[in-house]
Amino acid sequence: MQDSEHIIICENPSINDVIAKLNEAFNERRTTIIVGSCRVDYHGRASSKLEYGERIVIIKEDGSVLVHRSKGYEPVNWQPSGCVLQALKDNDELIIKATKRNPSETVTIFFDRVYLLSIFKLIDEGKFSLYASEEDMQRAILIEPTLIEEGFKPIDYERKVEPGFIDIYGVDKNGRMVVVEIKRRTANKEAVLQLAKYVEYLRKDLSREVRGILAAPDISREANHLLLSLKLEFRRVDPKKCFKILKKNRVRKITDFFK
Amino acid sequence: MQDSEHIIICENPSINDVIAKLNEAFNERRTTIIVGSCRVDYHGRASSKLEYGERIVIIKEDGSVLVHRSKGYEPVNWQPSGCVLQALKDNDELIIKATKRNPSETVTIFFDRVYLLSIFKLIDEGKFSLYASEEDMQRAILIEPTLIEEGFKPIDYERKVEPGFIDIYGVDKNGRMVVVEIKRRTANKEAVLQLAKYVEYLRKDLSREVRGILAAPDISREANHLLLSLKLEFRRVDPKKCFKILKKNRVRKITDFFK
DNA sequence: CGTGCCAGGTGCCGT
DNA sequence: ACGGCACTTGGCACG
Repeated sequence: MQDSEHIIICENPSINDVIAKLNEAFNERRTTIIVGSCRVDYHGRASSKLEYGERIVIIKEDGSVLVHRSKGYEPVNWQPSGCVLQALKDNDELIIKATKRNPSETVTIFFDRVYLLSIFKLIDEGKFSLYASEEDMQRAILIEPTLIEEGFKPIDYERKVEPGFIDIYGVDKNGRMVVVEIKRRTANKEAVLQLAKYVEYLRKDLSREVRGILAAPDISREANHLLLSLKLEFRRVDPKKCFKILKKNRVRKITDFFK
Repeated sequence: MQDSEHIIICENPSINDVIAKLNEAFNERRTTIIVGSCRVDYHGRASSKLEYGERIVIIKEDGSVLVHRSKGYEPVNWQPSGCVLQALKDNDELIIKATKRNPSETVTIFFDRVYLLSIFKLIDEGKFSLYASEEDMQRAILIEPTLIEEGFKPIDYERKVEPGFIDIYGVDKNGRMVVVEIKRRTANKEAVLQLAKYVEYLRKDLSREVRGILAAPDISREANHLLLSLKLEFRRVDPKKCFKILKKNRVRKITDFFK
């Protein structure tokens, strides 16, 4: 949206003007915001009727439609992505029809007044990540050690050794020592080196084979290269899954309490 | 919003300008739309991070906050109604903090660029009515019990028993107890188990035979299998048909009035 | 595709 | 506050 030509902002536009601009926006898959007085009909899985009032309507570039009132998290009416959009005029009203198949559903918005029309080409490549805290991930792995691998048995966590604290250590199904380093976000080289430090120390200290496993939602290319060269291992651990395990565990405890 | 003084629309406003106007809007409980480039942090039940990108932020008069990307029905980040809002400046960025207690949650939005700021006093008294909901189906069955079967006589609805609320219960033409569980869409296993729970409880409690009928537009194969094995019954009931019955009933009442 | 299951679910209504 | 439950639930993973 660097170019200002990609922004259209009209205060109190005429209905005809809105219709022309909307149809162009639908064609070019722009994101549109309309603020004005409208009523809304919905027919599909259910039916609904919303009387006139001042609302915010958002039409996104994937064809999703949201009608928001002045309160609350949820839209009062909506249409999921992938619907067919149409703007037309009838009785001096602006009518926006959003139609979808399977299930067949229609949302029709009747504007008798538009205060603001704005159309954008939103550029948004930003990555969204949902994660648990490192402690959450650690607890989840202790509850559900198969998150690391089949047969992994944790022995202790936050164990102090000379170079620092080991997140989790235990043994694998073959009785080999395993050190686990947890990162809640994409692991970088620093994380690999941290793991390497512990593994190195334990190998020397115990004079036995020690496996090092980096547990994180992802690992950077460079870090992975380093990891492989150091003969360490990576295990993808999904933070969302960790959440679920913790949550389930909480529930289980509560139900246990009521038994 | 008749008075145009209730509308503020600023294109490419300065950060200072936005902060001043936002804090006033928060005070006066206005509805605000901000379009610009931002990143978002969330901490609470989970945690999330959203990198920079162009988005639409809506802050409603009840304190709910929505961050919408250019695609999809759902906001990428949000805060439910009743949170504390704060707008401040840091490192030439606009920071909006939305904080809530119980559960303690924070959404922080960092804008490095604002394309549009608009503030409204939305007046919206319009009534919203939804038809063909589960409640409509329930009312329709109470008016027209043959929707379940010939000779069915409802006794009570939304009856609280130990495991929860029974949608409708009554007796069949042979005087046997009947429990009805209503679903407005294809019934799944959960619905069957819900019904089973009530039937089980009543059988024990009353020490008499109890029939369980699942009333829904459809039932999944697996759910049907479970239903049969539990010796429960399914009755196809169309939500739309229920709505028509209600409508007819309203009409009948009106015509009765004119007799 | 359907079907099941989860969600930072949300919202509503009850004790 | 907590519980039970519907929702145009939406979304995703999986058979």
